[in-house]
Amino acid sequence: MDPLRPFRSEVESAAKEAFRSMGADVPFEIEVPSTGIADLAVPCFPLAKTLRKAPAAIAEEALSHLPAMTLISRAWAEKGYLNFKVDTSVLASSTVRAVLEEASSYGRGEDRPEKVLLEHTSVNPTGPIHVGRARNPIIGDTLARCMRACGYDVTTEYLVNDVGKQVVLLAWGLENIDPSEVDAVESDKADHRLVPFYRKANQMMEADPEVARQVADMLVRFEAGDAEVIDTVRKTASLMLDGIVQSLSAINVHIDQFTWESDFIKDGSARRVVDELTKCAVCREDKGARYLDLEGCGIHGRGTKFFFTRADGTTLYTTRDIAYHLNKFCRADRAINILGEDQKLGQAQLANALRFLGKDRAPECIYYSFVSLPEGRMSTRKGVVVYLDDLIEEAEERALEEVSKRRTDLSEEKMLEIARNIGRGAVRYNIVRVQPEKQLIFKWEEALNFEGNSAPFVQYAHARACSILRKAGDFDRSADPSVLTNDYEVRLIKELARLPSVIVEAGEKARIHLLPVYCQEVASAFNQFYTYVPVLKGEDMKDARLALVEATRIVLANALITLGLSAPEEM
RNA sequence: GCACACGUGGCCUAGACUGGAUAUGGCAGCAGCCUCCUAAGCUGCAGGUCGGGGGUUCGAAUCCCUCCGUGUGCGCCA
Repeated sequence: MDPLRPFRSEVESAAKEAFRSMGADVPFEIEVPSTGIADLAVPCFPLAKTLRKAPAAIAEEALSHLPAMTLISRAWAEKGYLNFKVDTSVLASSTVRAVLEEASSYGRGEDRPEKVLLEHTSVNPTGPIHVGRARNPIIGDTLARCMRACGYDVTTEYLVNDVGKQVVLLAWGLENIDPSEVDAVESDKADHRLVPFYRKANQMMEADPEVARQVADMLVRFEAGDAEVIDTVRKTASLMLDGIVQSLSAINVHIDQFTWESDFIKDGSARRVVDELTKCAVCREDKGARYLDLEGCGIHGRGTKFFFTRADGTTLYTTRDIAYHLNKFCRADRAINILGEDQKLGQAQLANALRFLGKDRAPECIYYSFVSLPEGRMSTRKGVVVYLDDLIEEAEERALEEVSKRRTDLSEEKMLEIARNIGRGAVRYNIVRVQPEKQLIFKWEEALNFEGNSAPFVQYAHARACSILRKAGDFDRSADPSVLTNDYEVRLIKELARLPSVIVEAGEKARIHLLPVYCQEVASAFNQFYTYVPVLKGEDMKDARLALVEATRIVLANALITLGLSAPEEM
């Protein structure tokens, strides 16, 4: 349940009654003032026109018409606002009790019937995943977690691109390049070991027309359905994919299902898309290649010619993506895609094509801007790149340094475990804390920030709460929380009460960056409480404060888990 | 060139969808706080033309127009 809801409802009905008795039965807003001056406020400015009075006068008059309220301790008029303070004792009781009672499900919404298919990551299996692309799985996995917390039935899916020139080229390289011709890589992960082959193959293709011819030949055989070639390419993609999946699992990203792009060629569904699109009134042909004329469909430039076949009749990526989406629509009520901003045109073409195919559905897309390095855009081929694996490794090392600096009492194994949780969490947190559409320049010192607005800051607050609870042992959980009325306690309780509404906002509106912001605020409120309010030496307040610490621990743990981070008991 | 997105103290960022009170935090800087529940913490100081200009409005970081900057796209690539 949402502990804030009853307060909001009471303000709503009271204000409604007051305005009605003044002759203004109109809708109004209830806001949470950013200044912190009140807990809830109703701006009276919009009513000025209807009532033909100054907002300040309306607020004053409404105040005198307000009915008696039970959950609000104070109401007053100020600068055109009708302000309300919640009864902190009531809030303390209802919030702490709700959190303790609901425990790990506090913040979760009711189950919803909609089935959601969330496609994310889907990076080409031609190299290890780098931090530029890492935004995708982190956003996708976090959104999946937020939506599940909202009660949706979410399945995550990765479309494996095992069709096309790049993978074919890689497969060619593995077959034709002798390992002694490329630089050795010390990594034991397949995706890293294949990089030199990919780079070399690219160079060879550019330099030698014979190589280019061989690759082109392989591609033709692939598209003609040559089982041997398809098998070779798919095995290569699979090898890369294993490495990518390993990297993802290191940052706690799990993919429920994998779909192979070549399947849409094999099962004929891509061909059916071509046949259907060919029947469209806007279908045109240019030297044998077919396209949809999307003039006037909100697309500009050459993109208005949406080619869906080559001159030789073979399909293109977006054509297969249409087949994939038709398939998705059969399996889920909502299809959500996490995509790089470079996909916008393709998705606009896809949405239009789906419309011409008579579908009134389109995927909901979330676009993220690329992460670049201070020296420019990342490129595996050019070697201007920071791999996710390197970032994870660096973050873990840095975390281990920090742990061993402050803990001498732990076993090596325990320290490594803590360092893993901290380092990996920091990587995820630093990416989700920024809105997807903002451009991001990767800087080591920011990615490895372990204080302030970071995962370790939040995890540390959780560990501190655990530490108090560990030392306290058993306590009376039925202690009356309404005695928690000092500023630090109240501020903390107000934060705890917000979790359900933050989860709804994050999951429902895909605004996942609000969750790290919230975590930071809870942790910050708890750290202040921790500094100034004694718990174990809290005398007759001890049990009530322990209940508050327990409630904080639960809220932090639930929020951390929803972010895909661990909630360490010590660090 | 055309289209889409983004621009908030030295750096990163919230607030923008749904206009409303004193613009949120963090990093870096400076000054403090460990006989007391883990100092990955806490407190204070300093730092702002919300990219520029115009408009709408009682009121604009928020909406509209325009210009500038950055990113992305404009392949019979994926």
